[in-house]
Amino acid sequence: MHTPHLTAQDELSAEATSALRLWVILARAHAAISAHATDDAARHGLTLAEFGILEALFHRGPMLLGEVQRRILVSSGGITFLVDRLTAKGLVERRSCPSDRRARYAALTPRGETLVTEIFPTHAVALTKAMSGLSLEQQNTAAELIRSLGLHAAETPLPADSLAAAQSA
Amino acid sequence: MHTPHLTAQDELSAEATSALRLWVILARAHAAISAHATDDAARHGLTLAEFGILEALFHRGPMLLGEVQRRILVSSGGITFLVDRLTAKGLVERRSCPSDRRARYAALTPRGETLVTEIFPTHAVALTKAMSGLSLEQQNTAAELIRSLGLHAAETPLPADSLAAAQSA
DNA sequence: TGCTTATTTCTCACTAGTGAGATTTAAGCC
DNA sequence: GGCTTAAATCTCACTAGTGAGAAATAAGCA
Repeated sequence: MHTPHLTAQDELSAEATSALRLWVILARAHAAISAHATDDAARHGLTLAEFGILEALFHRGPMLLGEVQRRILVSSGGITFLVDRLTAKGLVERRSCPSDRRARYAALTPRGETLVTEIFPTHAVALTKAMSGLSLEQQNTAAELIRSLGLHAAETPLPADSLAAAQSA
Repeated sequence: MHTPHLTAQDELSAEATSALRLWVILARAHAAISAHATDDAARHGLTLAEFGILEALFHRGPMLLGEVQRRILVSSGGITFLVDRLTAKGLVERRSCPSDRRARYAALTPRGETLVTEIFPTHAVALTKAMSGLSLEQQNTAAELIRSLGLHAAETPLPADSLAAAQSA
């Protein structure tokens, strides 16, 4: 009553098989590493997104909201919301931009700066442990490959977008 | 009034620098690839999680909810919710397990099976394109490295958990 | 048998965001 | 100057989940 399922992979090209396999592996690895980073951020009452903002502001100084948004990969509504929340926590403040009155900077408050200096080393250790499945050399090889992969995917337009673009042309 | 920010990386070990760098690259690549997969699933009215369930059931046949949960990496509440939603869409059904009355199977309905056969090839193409920044050989190297990375991270206990475990001991 | 602990799913209150569109300002062009 | 288009942020209704704990069953053991 139940025919054995074709794996469907049987009929796929080698390219597709490899791509699907890599996608699963990438997603799992990301989830596993992300769990470590999330866990470490949570112990200081922060989301990963919040932590990313603090870290970015710490390393680069005040940034426009849009810059932060692109850097930590959230939506436009998301960055407003997150900066609001960090402001409520007293870690970040908004500053107006003299040369463009639409734009606003996000900047660490002294308290925010103190917090980052306190928790950043721990965070680095947590990630170092999480990544220690690979040697430094392997990490370097992996980083280069994954970077190429990501850059290409980021540059490749999404089908839905190119569809919309084609219709508006 | 504004001292140049130490990058803080300056004071970190080579291991930490490498780990942080790899984390950023991994997160970005995952986001970029994920956008392609999400976009493709969305064109059929499905979330990535829903798509993952359908795909798993298609390739492996009926599975216990818990198995599916571990496979697509959602919470226990999440799998119940997702299977509910797929059931409401008429794509999946629950079946009771004769040998364990707590457990339930999720299984594709005929309509679900039809849908997967229709959309799976497109999905494979979308991912193949998204991954085409690397040659097949590079994909293979990357897959092995990322798999080691992920397995190690998944096996390494989260500090919060090991803290809890130490307290209960 | 009765007790204890594990496992499996489900419930439900909650949260971290998303995304479409509104608002304000900027910039280029006639 | 006035017009059009684009960029930067914000608003708000909404969604896809999470996670702690409940309920039901299973499994091992004294």
